[in-house]
Amino acid sequence: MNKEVRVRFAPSPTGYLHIGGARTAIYNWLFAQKTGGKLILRIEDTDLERSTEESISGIMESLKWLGVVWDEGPYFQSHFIKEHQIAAQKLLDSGHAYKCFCTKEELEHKREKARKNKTSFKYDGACRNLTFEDIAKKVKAQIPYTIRLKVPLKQGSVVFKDIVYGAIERKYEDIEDFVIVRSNGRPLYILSNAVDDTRDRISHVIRGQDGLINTPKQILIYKALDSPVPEFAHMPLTLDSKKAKISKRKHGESVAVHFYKDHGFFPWAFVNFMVLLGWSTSDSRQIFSREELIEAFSLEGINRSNSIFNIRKDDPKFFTDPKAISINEHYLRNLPLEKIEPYIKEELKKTKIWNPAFEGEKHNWFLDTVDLIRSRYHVFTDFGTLGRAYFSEDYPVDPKPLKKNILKHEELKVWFPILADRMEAIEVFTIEETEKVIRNMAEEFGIKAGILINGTRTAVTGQAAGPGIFDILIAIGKNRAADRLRRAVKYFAA
RNA sequence: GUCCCCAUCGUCUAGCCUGGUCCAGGACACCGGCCUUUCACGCCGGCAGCAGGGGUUCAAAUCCCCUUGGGGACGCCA
Repeated sequence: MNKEVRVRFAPSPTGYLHIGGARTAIYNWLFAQKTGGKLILRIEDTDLERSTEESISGIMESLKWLGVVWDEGPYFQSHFIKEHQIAAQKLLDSGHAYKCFCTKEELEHKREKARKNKTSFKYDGACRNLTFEDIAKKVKAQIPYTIRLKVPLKQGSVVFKDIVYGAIERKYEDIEDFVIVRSNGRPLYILSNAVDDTRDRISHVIRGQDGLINTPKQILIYKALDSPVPEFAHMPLTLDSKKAKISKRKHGESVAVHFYKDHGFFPWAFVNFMVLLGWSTSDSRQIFSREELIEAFSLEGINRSNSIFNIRKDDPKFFTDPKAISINEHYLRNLPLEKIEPYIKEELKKTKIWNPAFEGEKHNWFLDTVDLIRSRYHVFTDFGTLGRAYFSEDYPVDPKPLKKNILKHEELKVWFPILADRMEAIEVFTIEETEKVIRNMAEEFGIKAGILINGTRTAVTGQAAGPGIFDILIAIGKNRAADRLRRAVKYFAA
């Protein structure tokens, strides 16, 4: 029982990696990490019409971004079709399978009839008992045939113990003789998958709950092939806020892993969020480091009910599940600066306001500034938008605070240049000194300091809110701040 | 229609296996307060849930049954 743990993630490359697939990959990876086992990446590309090269590289890129590293592969299922066919032949030879000459049309007709009568359709086994002569005759006549597995006719059931769902039982009589090889000779997923898992010596199959219903069929294949049956762990599905299965077609980009990369998520924060969708520890811990998560993870902690991924659209702050955002915020605020620095750098490069000096002579300033503003941001992209004024001279001014904090007070037209002069006159530009200047000026002119403070904030950062004004002034610097104050006068002209 | 699975705050969940410590705990979101001449962080507080009905039991969120609701699967897709 203490055999080597080998798990696999086996996506079909028909699009980008979406959160359902990502979660499956993460659980497999965690289990491998936890047990010292191996994770195998297998691309199930037997559906040649829908599989694309682009999708394969996209999936691998997303996995890498998440930090899900695999130990073997990628293997390609399409390379092993011969092997699957040999397995089918073996099943035929051993009497576990038979050739079925029923045509698609015949079957569709029977299915249609069943639908009309509101009864369930199950293949009736028409070809199961053909005589040798019949079969030989039909084969000779080149009538195409599929290969079906013989499901035991006797009373009884397939029973297995799912690590998550417990004992699962399915009666033989509820399982039809299912097709394992198409009439064009191409094996079906249900066969290929079992054969591949055997070859890859997979010890645990960890997959979505939608695979649960197939499991009894696959166990029948394993047994007929005399192969060891792996352990199974099915995990609940992730549904959308309308409780529908998440799909690329319906939800588009917002369920794609790369969407979160593009929207400024810290990859580990996203992993942390996703792992909590259907799994938890008994102390309901929320935040895990990589090491803590691997230590805490267990398949038994996976729960059995589906969870909802709360996608919100058209909400500027919560453009996705609020919990995902909040976990990202947590990391954004609490991680050591050098951990998040590369992500911010990438973001500033993307928005074309990156300056190599930020990691050179201005490095300390850069880190201090990031530290100053990060507590009010949600994702890395905010540094290139909301934080633009700190890193670039070219920044937008929000019209609302412009009106409220600047234009409303006509006298600022006069006061800004005076304040600019006084700022420049400060020898040692510190929080204490800037504060002194602003407060003294307010007193001298008989105005509320708030007017000067809020006006200055908007003039210097373009925004209504932000850090304390004196912190801002230090971060922006004496000359830049003075320049911006003088330039702000032009808002009154328009 | 048939089969399989599931059911605790709006959402993610703890508790359920091994009934009593649960007038149900945490997190997110939301609301209020403190801090702050802005906003956020932080801190403090609040709102909100055992789907319904039967049973078993001295005692049920926990065990059993039914109903309802939800999901999945019923392909020569993966």
